[in-house]
Amino acid sequence: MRGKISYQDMLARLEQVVIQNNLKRSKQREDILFVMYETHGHLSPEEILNLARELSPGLGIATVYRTLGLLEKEGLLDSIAFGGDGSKKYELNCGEHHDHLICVECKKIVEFYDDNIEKTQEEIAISHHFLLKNHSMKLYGICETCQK
Amino acid sequence: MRGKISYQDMLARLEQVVIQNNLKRSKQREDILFVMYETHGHLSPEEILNLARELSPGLGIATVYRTLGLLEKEGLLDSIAFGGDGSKKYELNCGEHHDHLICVECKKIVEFYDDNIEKTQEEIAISHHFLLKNHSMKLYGICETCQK
DNA sequence: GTAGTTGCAAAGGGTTTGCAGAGGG
DNA sequence: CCCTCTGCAAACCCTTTGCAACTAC
Repeated sequence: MRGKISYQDMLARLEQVVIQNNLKRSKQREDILFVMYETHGHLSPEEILNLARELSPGLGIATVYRTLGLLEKEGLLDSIAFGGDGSKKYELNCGEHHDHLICVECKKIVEFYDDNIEKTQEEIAISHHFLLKNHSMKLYGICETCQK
Repeated sequence: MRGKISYQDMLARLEQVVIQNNLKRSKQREDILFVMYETHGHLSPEEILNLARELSPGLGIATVYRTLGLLEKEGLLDSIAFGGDGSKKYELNCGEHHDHLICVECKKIVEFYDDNIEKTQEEIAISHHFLLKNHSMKLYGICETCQK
């Protein structure tokens, strides 16, 4: 989900990552980040490759995977694993947590946030003596359009 | 999770599947189901292979995948997909839904059920005009043992 | 210049499929 | 007997890795 954050802010976050890790700011990294910013997320590595190739012709899939791994580790992106096939999709992390509703017919993904669920999760973790790090919640169903 | 259901009941469900689909009741299928019943679930296909080979020496991994696919489709088993690697684990479906807490250190899986979360999920689906079919919720954290 | 970065191609891990022989009903 | 099931091996898909050329700084 792209929130209020601007592309300039995302570039600044990339700059931070680059500086803090002694990395370099390559066109490929910027272009992949741009694709993630421009589209409203939920893209597979291959979709990202195809979109980013419009900006960086000749871009390789290995670079996409390496960049997605870096940006996820550094918190600029989030990945969502899907049920069956084990493949992942990526979306921009703009600082606001949310969960996903997924249409099993058309594969559309809708984001939502629910305070009640967030609180309850924390309580469940505590009652099982777990130190909660992360969570993922996916609701699978049929969207309004596909019900017709 | 193995609930109140008996192995005899599971065998009867297998019998149903076999009859309704014009299949045959092989030793391999029974042995795989037995492994899923005996262990308290959350096994990878390879773990299932190793355990089932004690009963059916020479069992092949392809048969394990085929059987797991069949038993999941017919509702005797559930699969849980894990975050990163895209691999799946299987557990017995004894009719009671539950969600999972996963320790990111030792990979232990703890099951829980929360009525509040179940209800809230239904409300969220309705408010987005989704017809809810299924859901998956995973809480990742560090378990009591690994916190020490 | 000297790292870090890239694209390619090969390797990897998990899963699926084609096939000939074995085995239920 | 017929049709399904099995084990093997090859094929597959997605992802990762090794490497020489390349690029940012």
